[in-house]
Amino acid sequence: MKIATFNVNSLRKRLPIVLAWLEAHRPDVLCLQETKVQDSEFPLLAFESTGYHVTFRGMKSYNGVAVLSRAKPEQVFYGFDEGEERDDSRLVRVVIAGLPIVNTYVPQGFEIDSPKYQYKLMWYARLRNYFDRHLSPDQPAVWCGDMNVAPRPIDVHSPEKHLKHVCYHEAARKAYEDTVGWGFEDVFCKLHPDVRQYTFWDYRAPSSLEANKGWRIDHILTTKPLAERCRAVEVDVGPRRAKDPSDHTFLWAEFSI
Amino acid sequence: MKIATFNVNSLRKRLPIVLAWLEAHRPDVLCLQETKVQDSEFPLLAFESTGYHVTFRGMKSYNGVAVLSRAKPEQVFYGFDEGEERDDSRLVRVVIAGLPIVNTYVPQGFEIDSPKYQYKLMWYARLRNYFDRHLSPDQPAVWCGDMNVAPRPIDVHSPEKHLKHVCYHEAARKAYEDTVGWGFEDVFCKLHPDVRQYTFWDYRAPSSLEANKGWRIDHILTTKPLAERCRAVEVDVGPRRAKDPSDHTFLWAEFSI
DNA sequence: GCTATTAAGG
DNA sequence: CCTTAATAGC
Repeated sequence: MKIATFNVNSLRKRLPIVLAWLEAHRPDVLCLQETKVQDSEFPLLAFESTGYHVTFRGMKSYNGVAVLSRAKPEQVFYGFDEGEERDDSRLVRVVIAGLPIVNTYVPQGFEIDSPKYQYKLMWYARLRNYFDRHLSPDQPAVWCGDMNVAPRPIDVHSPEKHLKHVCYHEAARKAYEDTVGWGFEDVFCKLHPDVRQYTFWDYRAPSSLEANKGWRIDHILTTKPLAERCRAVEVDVGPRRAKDPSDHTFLWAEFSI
Repeated sequence: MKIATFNVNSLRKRLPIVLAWLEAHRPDVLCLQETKVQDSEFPLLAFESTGYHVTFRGMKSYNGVAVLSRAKPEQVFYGFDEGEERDDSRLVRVVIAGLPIVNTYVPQGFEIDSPKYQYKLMWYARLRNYFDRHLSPDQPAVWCGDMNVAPRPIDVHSPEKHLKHVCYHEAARKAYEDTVGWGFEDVFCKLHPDVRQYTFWDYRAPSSLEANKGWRIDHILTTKPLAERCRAVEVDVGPRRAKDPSDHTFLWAEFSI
């Protein structure tokens, strides 16, 4: 079973890249973030001939998540099921062939002294609680998406320069690790503990890609019983070098189930 | 001698089309309108390898004229030389090999009951006065550009529908003809008196091009001594059918001088 | 429709 | 740098 994640930074703009990757890799599940399209304008027809089922929830301009799957999800849940802001265009949980898959676009946080950063930290706490109520660490489960956190120094270029960056700041890493600690394992770290491999290169830094000044902020995590069955995890940098790329690229993992 | 005119509707967006046309046709002079680029951002380097001299005056967002010429202009004058609004991004006069060439982007006029329409009518009156002071009907001279006037019924699809359109309204045609009457002759009309051939097809009408619902509003005119030497005038529709086209296309005229 | 601009988000 | 949206001009 092959599961992939990709922050598209506008699905409509990235359709050619997504469709090509889907055909070339035929993952069982592809989780997308930042689709930036409201449901009424979701490009459903584009996926008709692919044979993939499409699960999506978006809003105008920002956020938006989608799950493409070869099998039809048995269950679909959008957003948190408690609290004020349900953020259903940042969180979707599907159950496919009995396997729960949570796809998240975690708030970026803007700046560490902003309310948005507090919201991000709280978001991780809510997510741990959400896992608690809907998943079990003893049962196979997947959590993937754009986490907006580079967990280790090796996961960001010049970590010492980014100590106050919302994606590397101590509190963000702690919030992330605390949610991971509920019972998830990062399968990239498991298979490539010492590899420096980014999934995101900022558009703004002119030569961020050429100089490989990136971040590993997109992750695939699973509960232990599934992590044991992980056979491969790779980042495909190709789509980041394509014409009209997203600022992120694809991460995928293969499991023997 | 070959002279051409083209409303580019953003020179930066139309660079590939302009460069390809320039290489394919090698006109002595190409007049451009609606460059929509301020001088500080004019894409000078793009023309470096073409061997053409570039004369330009623009502003942010709107208007803008340019003249590409194989020979260096001996003289260059921007805008009217009198009045409040000099409109130097709508009018440029160059003298090339002794031949005066006036390139105009005449105000479109918005609606016939708007002040902009009055401005357009006045603009034609000012232009006749400008010709009076700078040119002679007895001497070779060229006036070309986007005139925003379809002079005859044959120059617009369904003329009866456009009697109140600012580009066909009686007063606009009269203002245009009065300025032409100073001493210019439309060389397209001279060589193809009965030919229906448009130079502009609106982006908005979905099938304006396929259904040939266009306007002949781009013109090349000369004084009599030069009109007698006109050997060919053609509209090149190709660039209107190209990828990412302007809503106008190229008009060119060849003279035996 | 297709330009362009501004402003916001990342 | 690249996306979105809104607005204006033609």
